[in-house]
Amino acid sequence: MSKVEKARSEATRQTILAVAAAEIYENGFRSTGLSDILSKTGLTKGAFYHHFRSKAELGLAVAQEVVDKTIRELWIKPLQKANAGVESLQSTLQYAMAANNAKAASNGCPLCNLAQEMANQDEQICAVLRSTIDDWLKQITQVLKTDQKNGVIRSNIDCEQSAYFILSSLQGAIGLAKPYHNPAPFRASMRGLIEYLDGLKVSSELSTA
Amino acid sequence: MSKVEKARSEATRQTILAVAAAEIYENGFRSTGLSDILSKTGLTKGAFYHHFRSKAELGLAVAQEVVDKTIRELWIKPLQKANAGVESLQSTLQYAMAANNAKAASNGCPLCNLAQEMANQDEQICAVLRSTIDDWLKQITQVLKTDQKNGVIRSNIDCEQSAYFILSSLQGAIGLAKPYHNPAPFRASMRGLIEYLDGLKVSSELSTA
DNA sequence: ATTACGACATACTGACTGGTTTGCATGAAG
DNA sequence: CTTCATGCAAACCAGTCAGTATGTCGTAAT
Repeated sequence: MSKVEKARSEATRQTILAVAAAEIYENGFRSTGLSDILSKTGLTKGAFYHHFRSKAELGLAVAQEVVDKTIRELWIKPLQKANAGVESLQSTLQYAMAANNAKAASNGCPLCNLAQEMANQDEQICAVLRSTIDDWLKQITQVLKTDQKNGVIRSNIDCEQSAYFILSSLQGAIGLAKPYHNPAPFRASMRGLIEYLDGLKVSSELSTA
Repeated sequence: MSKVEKARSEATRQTILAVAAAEIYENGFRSTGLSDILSKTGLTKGAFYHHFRSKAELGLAVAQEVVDKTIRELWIKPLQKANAGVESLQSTLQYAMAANNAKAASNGCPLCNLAQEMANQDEQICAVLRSTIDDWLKQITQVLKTDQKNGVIRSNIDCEQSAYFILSSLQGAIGLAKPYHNPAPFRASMRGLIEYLDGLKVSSELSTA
């Protein structure tokens, strides 16, 4: 197989993956038919089953090659800078809050969507999502601990527990807003989360009155 | 139609509703076939379509006659006592956290599940869920405001925003834990939430150091 | 006793699903 | 020039789905 062939083949695979991810993101895995994906790609069943052995395998591929990667790129990496602290976390949240993405308001978080739908249906996908979440949690914990060492946030904070709480709040903010089809509830929750992070800081002890 | 007949008829309707709600709770609306429901009830299609005009109508009925009612009974009503304050909220959360319901760990919150799955699929169900959430939010806001008037929580708290944040955190705690199939992550988040509520109190200003 | 209707059961249909099989074009290898 | 595998298309298949048409049985009113 020549390089050109390999590249073309991989390109169609990526096309399927991208379209599938988008469709699953909008309508869920179960509600997304192969026909939907194929008609949007202009490809056929033959192409699909050449690259994937089943629909389940497609779901797994979307989880690890799209969802996981996206989360790491957009949410985890920004926290991996050496000097990353609570401020970095807050600015990441601010950015997400400001991004007036009307679609995201109604579609929610790709990670949480998949987790929710597949929790009782596909253990492999669950495993992938768990590892994503675990790393996300670890990174948030790391960020908090760094700031704790630097005396930026209070010493009596349980960083790991806080990380769980922060991530839960973020996911909840997205999820709760879904049936509203608008970003207002999401933003209210996010403001609350950002203020919570302010409350972790040592400086907040002076200004809580 | 006699009273006895009416009661029997209503009973089968309730049977269908209950089984459907359980099945939907576990596997989602889309993944739940009528055949699943009917085989578990021992009824037939004839019975089903006598009581419901479509599967969509069943979903709506489950939303308003099971999910909505359950949430109000378990979560909103406990906050409607005259003297309900942050402490009531915390004890409700404590109770939910302590309830070692292994099923809930993997199945999540019925309200959030439906919201997530139907957000882009059924606007009527969304409307029902929105009203449930709205009332829930109002009640939490009310509780916070009461305590704020009584000087229990700090005066600079935006109660409505806090209510959004609290509910988001709760939903997120449940949702995030789903792929783990165990309640540990849920509990960590919940402890974080309860501590956040502690932080709203005036007394916390003295003990944050 | 007859009629009528409500509450289901049974059997069936058409659409759609994921999945398979086969065929065909293309480009690399010998 | 032939051979052969790869990348995909087209047609097909079996199963499942929501939904329907019709039949039946029991109760209740007349």
